[in-house]
Amino acid sequence: MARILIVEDEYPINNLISRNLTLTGHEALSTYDGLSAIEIIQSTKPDLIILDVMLPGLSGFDLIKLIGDIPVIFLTAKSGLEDRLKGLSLGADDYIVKPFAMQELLARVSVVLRRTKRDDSTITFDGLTVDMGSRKVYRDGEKINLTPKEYALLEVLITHRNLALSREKLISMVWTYDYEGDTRTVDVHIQQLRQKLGLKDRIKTIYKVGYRLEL
Amino acid sequence: MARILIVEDEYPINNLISRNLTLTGHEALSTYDGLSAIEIIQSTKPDLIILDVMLPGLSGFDLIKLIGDIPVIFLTAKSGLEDRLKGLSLGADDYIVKPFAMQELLARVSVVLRRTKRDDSTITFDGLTVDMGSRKVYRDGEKINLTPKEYALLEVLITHRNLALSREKLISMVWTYDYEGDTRTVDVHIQQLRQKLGLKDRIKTIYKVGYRLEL
DNA sequence: GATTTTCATTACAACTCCATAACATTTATG
DNA sequence: CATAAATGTTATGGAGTTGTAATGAAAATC
Repeated sequence: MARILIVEDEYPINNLISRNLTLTGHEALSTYDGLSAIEIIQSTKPDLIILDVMLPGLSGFDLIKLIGDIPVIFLTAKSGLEDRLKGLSLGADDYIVKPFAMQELLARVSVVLRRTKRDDSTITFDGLTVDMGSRKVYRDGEKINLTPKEYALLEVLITHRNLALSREKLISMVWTYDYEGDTRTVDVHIQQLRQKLGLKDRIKTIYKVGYRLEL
Repeated sequence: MARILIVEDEYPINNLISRNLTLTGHEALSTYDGLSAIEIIQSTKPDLIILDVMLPGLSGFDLIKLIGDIPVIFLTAKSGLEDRLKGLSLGADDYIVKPFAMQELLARVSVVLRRTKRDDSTITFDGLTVDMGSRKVYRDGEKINLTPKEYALLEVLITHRNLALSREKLISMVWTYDYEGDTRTVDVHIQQLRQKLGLKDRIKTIYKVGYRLEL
């Protein structure tokens, strides 16, 4: 779908992002410092760059000045207004503060990419309609109220339909990446979705692994 | 709806305007200096040009003399009366001083476009009438006074009805682009609208996200 | 420059959510 | 078939989010 470069020196975060971008159909490239990023950008011409501000060697703020008109999403622990404004004034298309939910990052990636292509949608199956724009879910025309976690989980399941998703993977996509709770929490939310949406049969349990939405 | 060219050398502002014009259904073209603007104008014949005065190379004041009868909205940090008069005497249709609220720009764009086409509208629901042209709101024929922020927020909600809008998105569309305050401020204005307009049920709260006007 | 209006912020009340616990049921495997 | 492990299901208290009214500062208007 799109070639996306991740410039982030924390390996686990970089890998997590990479894996999720790949899962959503993108081509993910990873690098861990500013200098090597320049080479990769020139040789691969990515469609989008996800850029950490605090980097060894060359900072994200320095790096963005050297980039042409490739869209940039900043990623940083700095939530201060000055940094935010600086990032945006340097031409960033978006600015995400850590810790973030993977789902949010994916959504913002879609938003930025949609400026070039189109992406977003409404999906219907079994008389169930999920409208990603309004964040509304209907069953036979009747609105179903979902909590934020339930909705986010549903969106992930739909995006990765027919794929077996481990509890760990689901947590990494729906929860904030520093979530440290029990994986059993996923189970409870899955039950909630099955019950509220009547998806008892569509959401399969994969014993000792996780869940899969079958469409 | 209309093809609009933005000539503004500050990338974030250019992008912000472009994004908002696109969101309101227009086709936005961007360029960042006066010389390339000439080429684009000749090849694409835009319906409207949003033109920064302070540009590298060729100033906005110079550029407008070379444009045929395409409407122009000047955009500038110069708030002095002389500049204002100069811009308008050169044939500009409007003149906006930075920093401006995106909503104001969008409204002025609509006004200018209406001189050529018929564009924006009056909307009625629940006995409530919102006239985007005169920026007035009536309930059963009786005028309701809204403050500028309240009206701007209402217009954004109406323009993006049935869409989930995060507090951040609402701020970027209603407030001046350098707004630094709390997102909770949005909440207070939403309450104001719900109360003044009797929209308690129509403006839904989306927990942990923002609001949505349902029509 | 005085008065009115607007609006961001604060403080607290009301409400929502959800992680966890506890117990029930199902599944895998010897 | 017995047992242990995994998953289903329901209930709950506290953390976090939103509703609301009041306040004072800034801006607009006269």
